[in-house]
This record gives sequence, structure tokens and C-alpha cells, in this order.
Amino acid sequence: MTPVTEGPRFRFAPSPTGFFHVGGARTALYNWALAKRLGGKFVLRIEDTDEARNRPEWTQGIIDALAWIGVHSDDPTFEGPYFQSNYAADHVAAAERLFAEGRAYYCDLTPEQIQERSKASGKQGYDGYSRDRDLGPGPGRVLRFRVPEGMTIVDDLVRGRVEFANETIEDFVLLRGNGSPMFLLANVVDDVTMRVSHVVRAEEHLPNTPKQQMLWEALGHRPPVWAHVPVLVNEQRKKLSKRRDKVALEQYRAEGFLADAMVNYLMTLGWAPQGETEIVPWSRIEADFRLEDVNHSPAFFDLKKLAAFNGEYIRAMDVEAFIDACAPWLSGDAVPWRADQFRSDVFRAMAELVQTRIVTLAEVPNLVDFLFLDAPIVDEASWDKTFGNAEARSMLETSIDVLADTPWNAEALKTAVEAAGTTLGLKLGKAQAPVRVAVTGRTIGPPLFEALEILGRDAVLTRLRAAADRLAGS
RNA sequence: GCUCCCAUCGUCUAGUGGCCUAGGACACCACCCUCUCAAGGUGGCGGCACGGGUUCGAAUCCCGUUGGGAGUGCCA
Repeated sequence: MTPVTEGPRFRFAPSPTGFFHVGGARTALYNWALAKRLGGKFVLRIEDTDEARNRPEWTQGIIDALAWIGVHSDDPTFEGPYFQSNYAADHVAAAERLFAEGRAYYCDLTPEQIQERSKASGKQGYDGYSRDRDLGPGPGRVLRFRVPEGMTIVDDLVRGRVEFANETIEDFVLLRGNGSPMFLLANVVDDVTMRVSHVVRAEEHLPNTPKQQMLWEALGHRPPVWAHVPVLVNEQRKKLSKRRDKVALEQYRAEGFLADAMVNYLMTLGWAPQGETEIVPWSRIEADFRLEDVNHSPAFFDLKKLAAFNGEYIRAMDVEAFIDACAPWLSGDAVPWRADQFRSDVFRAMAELVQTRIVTLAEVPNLVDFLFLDAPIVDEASWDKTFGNAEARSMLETSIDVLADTPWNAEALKTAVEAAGTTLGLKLGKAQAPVRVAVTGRTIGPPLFEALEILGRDAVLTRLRAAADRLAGS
């Protein structure tokens, strides 16, 4: 059953850090789109060799985050996760082979000694001091790769041909003084054993690539296809970092961004689908994405544009889907009403009117809270602005009278308020304001008369009177 | 410092020597629509970093300058 040939094997190799970086998400998506389209595999490898970064729940976080953006571990294209820490013996074995073959050598210089030599000679980095000292392994001795003379040519699918003079590359460390393998080695050995054919990763790894390519060759294998995609940057044009920037995918999810919008937006950073619009379904992306088309320069991760995409996606949902998507934002501790006050039929009635007014799902509660609370949460700025003049006070009084016996439907309510306003010389825009603030607590919100209809006469009149009382008292 | 990468509206991009008087999207501005706020519609602002080549012709090719960025660990 073993196929004679297998499709391309892509890999995504994050190190667990406790959150999932949006840049990592984009890289994963690039790999995923290619693996899917080309009938290959997406191999997930958790690079957990740094003891400090090794917690089981973080791995689950990565798998959950990937699933959220559509990279599902139960898809046949998905393979893994593998854990780098399980392959430590392979890494060491490969290093020892390199030593046996003379392609690596031991060195007993301490970092301080290296620095001193460097300072004395005026040259940067390690100078190859132990190359011909024939040292054997021993505690405190690192194993270094013997960088050959010549030139290393990296053929990169997005950058083209990149040349490195080997003399500019120092004999880098394969095994630490305590015998543990370094990232470069572990990474290559794992890629070899996992038969990775395409390494698609962020541009920051490009300077490492000649070293890795030498390792592939020294290990007797043909290097993979390389592709280094531009990094994501902030407004200062610096690489997105967790210290300065909001980079956690989970956080965007928690703030009410839709996975589809996030995925679509991420894919347009460094790449664009054909045609006049960047809003395209994943099926189009999967069919059209090419590494050769990826831009070469860093892309600014623009929250405003992400928000615009999110708004588009929210509006494109049919109402039922929208209602379902809102559910998590309509209950829980963050919501100002008690669970027993929430009424799904009321929300359902308002849903369509809410849908065009939000950019993230997290904004939903603010637009509908007054429907579930006994009394609205009054925004004082709205209150002061609206009731700062006598007309507004009169309008409030008048509306109490008028609404007491108006037929209770949105259209009739609108007509009634409009008429009441006319008697006071107010246009509808001005006339509805006092009613809106009294009933909803804010100057802005969903269409008022539909909301009044849903709330019902008693609740509306109660609120209008409460507002009048407050005005009388002040 | 050294190595490498990059350079089209403010931002993300289309553009692969003539179709470019450089197209779209986000943002911004104006107008329309309108019960607030949105959404929607129409229009507007705004760019090939600079200098040399190559060519009949250059945003597109070459060189240089300038400006950004990444890497530079016994981190990953």
C-alpha cells in the first residue's frame, strides 16, 4: 500500500509559548493552503526542546488555535503533532555521525574566551580555533560544524537565488557543552526524518538557511524547497512582538473576530487574490495561492482593515448564523444582565438590526442590553447632551402622553413620535432623541421604534416616567 | 560593525517592457439615503524613494545612492 511517490510535505514547527502568534497563523495557513491544493501533507511539529517552554496545555492551545483557523487535526492532510523532544537521541546521533566523518569538531573554549579572542583579533564571532586540535567529546565541550569553503546558494521560492559566502558563516554549535542538541541541528534532523520537502517559514529564518542547507547536505540529503515569506510588522515597521503588540490569535478570537475574517485578512498580507476584491472564500484561496506570488516586503498588520473585513463577514452571515455566532457574547460574567433576564426571542427579533451595526461580536451586548435590563444603563454624556435643553424635556413629557395610547407597532410609534415632535417644532431626528435616551440610555443604538415595539408599552412608559422624574428632581 | 532581505497611494496590494493619464481595497473627506448610529450608494484626496544607465519605449531590466527591516547565542 505504500505509494511509490508521495505528495509534497510541508511542515509547521512552532515552539510552544503559551499563545498563538498571528504571524505563525499566517505561516500555518500558507503551508495548509499549499498542502491541501497539492495533495500533500501538513506536518505539525512542536519544537519543545527548550525546557522552559514545555507545557502540555500549550500544545493543546496550538492545536485549538489551528482548528479555529480551519487547520483541523482530523483532516487527512494533517499529520502530527510530533514533539521535537522525542527525537533528541536522533539529533545527538546525527551530530556524532558528523563528528565521526570529520564534518564537525569539539571545542573547549568558553563564551568568554571566544569573546576575548574576537576582541583581540578584531574579528566577529568564533574563529575556528579548535578546528584542527583533534579534541574528543567531553564535559563543557561543544560540537561545532566545520563550515566548508565556498559558496552556499539558497534557492528560495519567494526570494529567488540568495548567495552566501561561506567565509561569512562561523562554525556554529551543534551540541552544547552538556551534550544537548541545538535548534539548527534538531530542526534539520527532524525535517529529514519527517521527509519534509518544503520549508515555508518567516523571513527571519533566511539567515539561518545556508547553515541548515549545509547540514542537509552533510547529512547526505538533498535540501528541501525553501520559501521565506515576509514578516508581519507594526506601525513602526518592526517585527510584531508580544511585548509591544497584540499578537495572540486567541485574543482576537476573544474580542469577537470571526475565524473566516481573520483567515481571509491574514492571507491578504503579502498576497492578494486575483480580481477587484480581497474578500474571498477559502476555497478560492486554496485554489489560487502560490508562493511565487507572495510579496517580498514586510506587511503591516492593520487592525482597522482586519476590523473592516470582520464587519463584512458579519454582515454577510445569514441571520440564523449570526444569532448562533452571538450566543457566547450574550451570557456569562461580562454581560450586564442576569441570565434569567435574557430572552432569546427578543434578541432574535433585533438581530438583523444589530448585524449591520457592529464590527466585532463583542459589541453586541452594548446594543441590546436595555432590552433585558429592568432599567437602562444611562450614559451620562448622552443624558446631558440630550436633556440640556427645554425642548427635549417637553418632548419627553409629550411622548409619555402620546405613547400611552398609540397602537403598539413600530410604524405607528414612529408616526406618533414624529407628530408629537411637530407640535413642538422638532423634526424626527430631534424628537426621537429624548425617547431614545430615556429608554435605551444612549444616543446611539439600533432603530428606536422597533426596539420600543419589542420592549412593550409598559416597560417603555415606565422608563419615560423614570426619566421625567429624574429631570424633575434635578 | 558584519551578513542577508526589501522599496507602487497613509496602509494592504494589482502591475512581470508598450493595454498605466498606474487599477482595487482599508482609512480619510464630501454628498445622497436616513429616527440616532451603522449599513448602502456616488464622488474625491492620494503613490511608482532618488540618481544614473539599457531600450524606439521603463513602475516593470541593470548599477549606484538613500531609506527601512531581519539575522548576528552553548534561544527557538
